[in-house]
Amino acid sequence: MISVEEQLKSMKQQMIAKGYKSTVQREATMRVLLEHERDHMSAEDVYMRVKERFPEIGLATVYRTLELLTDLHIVEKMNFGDGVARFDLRSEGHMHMHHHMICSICGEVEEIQDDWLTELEQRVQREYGFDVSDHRLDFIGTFSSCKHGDCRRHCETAS
Amino acid sequence: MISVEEQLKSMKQQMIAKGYKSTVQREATMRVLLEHERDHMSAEDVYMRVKERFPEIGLATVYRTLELLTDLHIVEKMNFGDGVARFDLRSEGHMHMHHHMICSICGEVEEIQDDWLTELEQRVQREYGFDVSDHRLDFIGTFSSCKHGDCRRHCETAS
DNA sequence: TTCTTTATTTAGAATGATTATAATTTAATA
DNA sequence: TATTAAATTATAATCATTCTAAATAAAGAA
Ligand SMILES: [Zn+2]
Ligand SMILES: [Zn+2]
Ligand SMILES: [Zn+2]
Ligand SMILES: [Zn+2]
Repeated sequence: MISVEEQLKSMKQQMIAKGYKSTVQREATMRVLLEHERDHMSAEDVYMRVKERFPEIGLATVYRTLELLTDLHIVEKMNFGDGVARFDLRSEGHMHMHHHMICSICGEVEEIQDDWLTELEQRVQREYGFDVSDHRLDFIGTFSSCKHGDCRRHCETAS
Repeated sequence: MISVEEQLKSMKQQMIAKGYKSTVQREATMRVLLEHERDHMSAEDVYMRVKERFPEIGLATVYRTLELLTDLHIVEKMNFGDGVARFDLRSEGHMHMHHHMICSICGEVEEIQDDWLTELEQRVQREYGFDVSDHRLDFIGTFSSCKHGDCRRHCETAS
């Protein structure tokens, strides 16, 4: 596992390599993303977290930073159907996006970090002549813990 | 292949069975969906098509009808990342949602009607204790035809 | 059929997420 | 340090979607 500081450094390098500037606002935003790696935060969520440590930052800056990180393929802009975009860090060294399990009972989103689709991607290529560069796989259903009333949803990301 | 009229009848029955009323606006909307089964239309797209034949219909009614059909699991509300929800008919008799190939060059969305995920769903159950009721699988990439400048995107759904 | 009840539709206003604008500030480079 | 282009800020604007209140229409009863 690579440390937050190292990941931050790597992100900054990617930014600079593409001709973008490294600013304190961008660093603060990236730090929040790294420290809430599996939280699937909305732009507003990120904004509020960044604001705690950098109160003068504007919402538009957070939006612009998230867009930039999306362009750099550092984060993935996702939509789970609740009207807000959510931002998900792409793990370093992983070619493809991780998978999700979304609980119909509590709404919790949990990740599957393996890539289970290599074979299916070859099949898509063979049968449809479609070259896969990335994928999105979400499972909708219920965790057995949630069915027994023991929901795993945390308050922090609840609306 | 079941005819449009038969599908329409089945949809109306489902509606009435759940205590909703059958109205001309709803019928007109469903007819448009059936006649553009693979077009992944936005609410606005549907609205404009319905309006051609039923000019006095309101946008909010189309939104409400699409929401109702989503609740009835007749259509699926999807989001391909362009800021608008798109509505996709669920094929009758198919338990699970079909898969998509999304072209990075032209944006065209093509469907894979088979269900390739049965095994993976069992694996999710085994390894994570998560009962899958539905799934979403999108492949992002390029059609070989598009790479050779012969794009398959039609004008009708282009923005 | 006519009446009654209740859901639905309509048009327009309101909301909420996201993006654009213009003036000001800052980072990078010389 | 001075220059230049990019980034930030605060605010306004936009766009998709939802809400509201009055008018209308569907379903069932008489
Ligand atoms: Zn749950
Ligand atoms: Zn994730
Ligand atoms: Zn294409
Ligand atoms: Zn589809």
